[in-house]
Amino acid sequence: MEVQKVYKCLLAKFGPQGWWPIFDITTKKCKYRTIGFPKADSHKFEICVGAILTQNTAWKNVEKALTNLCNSPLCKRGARGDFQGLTPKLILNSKNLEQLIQPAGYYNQKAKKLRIFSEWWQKSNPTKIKRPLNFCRIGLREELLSLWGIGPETADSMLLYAFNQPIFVIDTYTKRLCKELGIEFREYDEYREFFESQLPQDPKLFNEYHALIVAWGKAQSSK
DNA sequence: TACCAGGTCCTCG
DNA sequence: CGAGGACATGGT
Repeated sequence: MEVQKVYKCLLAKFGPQGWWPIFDITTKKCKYRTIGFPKADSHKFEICVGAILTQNTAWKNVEKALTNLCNSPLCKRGARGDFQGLTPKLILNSKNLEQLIQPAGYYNQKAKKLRIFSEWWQKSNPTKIKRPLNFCRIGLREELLSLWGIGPETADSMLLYAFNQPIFVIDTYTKRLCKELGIEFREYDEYREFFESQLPQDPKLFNEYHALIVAWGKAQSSK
């Protein structure tokens, strides 16, 4: 089946997914159906944190970790102690980071990954520094991949969901779906390039498509 | 009780 | 390179 047709089938079956889920301070929950590309820097950073926390981990557990982080006193600032969202500073200043993210599993490794990523964010200011137009696609990906703890799926999730780049994210569900369709490759990038070559280079489309594949994967595994 | 979850890194041959 | 293991919690 054509890649576009698969998308239409999934969309018809599961409906729009509205990724990436963002923590909402009023309900204290991670809410889906974010409208479009995230504008706030703290949302972009939070998406990246979530991408690291969800490595080989159910999103439900990641939500608990994010809730702990967002409810941390360090997340509040100003005279009224307003919620400011996640920042690299919060990660780097938390004395009990391991404890806060404990529900997401692998908490020692992930705390280290978050610290390294936060240091990088502070130093390179990915949301602020003006870069050549093409830099985001290629240079930023390479830069992310060079960080310890960030592999291809995590980097691509960040590029697509936080930085709005037309990069197709491949995960275990995607490979499983491909197998069902009789398509198999060796390398991660072969899967990615396969999808990217079959679709218009539209971040919104890639966003929904990957989210739909995850919806499909979850539905499969609960059968 | 086992197995899996929106992976990545390290080691060893 | 490429297979195999470590990392860790919570849900079914």
